[in-house]
Amino acid sequence: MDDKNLELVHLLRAVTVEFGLRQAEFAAANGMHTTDVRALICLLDATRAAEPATAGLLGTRLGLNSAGTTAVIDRLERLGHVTRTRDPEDRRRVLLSVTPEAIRLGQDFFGPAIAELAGVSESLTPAERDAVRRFLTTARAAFSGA
Amino acid sequence: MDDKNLELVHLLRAVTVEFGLRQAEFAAANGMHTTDVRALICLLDATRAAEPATAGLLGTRLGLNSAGTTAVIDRLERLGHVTRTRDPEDRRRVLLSVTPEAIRLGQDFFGPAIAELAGVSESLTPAERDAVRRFLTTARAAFSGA
DNA sequence: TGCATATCTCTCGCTGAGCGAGATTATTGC
DNA sequence: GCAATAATCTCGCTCAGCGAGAGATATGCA
Repeated sequence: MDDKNLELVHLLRAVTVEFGLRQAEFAAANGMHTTDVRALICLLDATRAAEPATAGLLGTRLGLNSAGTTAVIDRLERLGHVTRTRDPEDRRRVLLSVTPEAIRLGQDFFGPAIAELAGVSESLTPAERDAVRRFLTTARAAFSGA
Repeated sequence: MDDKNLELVHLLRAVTVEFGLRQAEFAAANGMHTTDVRALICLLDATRAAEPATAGLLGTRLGLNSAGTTAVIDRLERLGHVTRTRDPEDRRRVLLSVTPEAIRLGQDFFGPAIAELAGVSESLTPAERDAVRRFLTTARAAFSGA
């Protein structure tokens, strides 16, 4: 094997690099830091997965300690991108939600790229789509946890 | 379309998130910062592409200004992960090269994940592999430049 | 019930990554 | 040669994120 099979690996890594740069660009364009953008993505993911979007979860996902987590949330709240609510079920916890404005901001910026990708996805046969899914799922697993 | 075609997009984003975390983990495990790891990756990419790995190029790729770039290189040099050489062709420039030790470090850490991915790649039919390539190439293009 | 312990978030002070400005050294064109 | 340009480095500063620990709520056990 080797170069033949490493091609896709390198391609994937190139994608992550580009995506990271674009994320940084989006951050800068909106007076944020990359961590803040990653935080918003995290919160949206949690919401989509119907997980409670708490401060603690956010910190864990971002690899920040509690002080840093508080700072991120402070910044996002100050910019009006998230709101804090005390969890009525467990009043130690703080629930976070992304504001509609922040969501629109993200859509405006990443919308075109996402549409393009959705387009390619649509053009794939079910078998091809499954191959992509297999590749990406393996990648996610290979890079997660241990 | 929608959810059907956004599935792969979300999956791709999840991969980039995991990869980012893993990168941070690698960095922490070796007394580095994520920027330093990104710098090493950049330098290896440049070498593979037979581009001159100069300090300036590195800074541009990482989105750092000259001061920050110097700092990154200082850190990496102090750790013995890169070496500086004055370009004999243009003595204003500094050529950077990643040391074998740093390369081994990376292989030890990312090798298993890469092997796993190469394995999936190998298991794909040429048509499937082409589909993955198409998807990733589009992604890279969609997230690059403007 | 009432106290000890665990859990979640926040505050404070500090370190250091990355920025802006400008100095330094090397190259190139006139 | 001498100005203009290019590549890198130095200095001082700001602020993201860390460690330590405080405050508030929840839970287990006597």
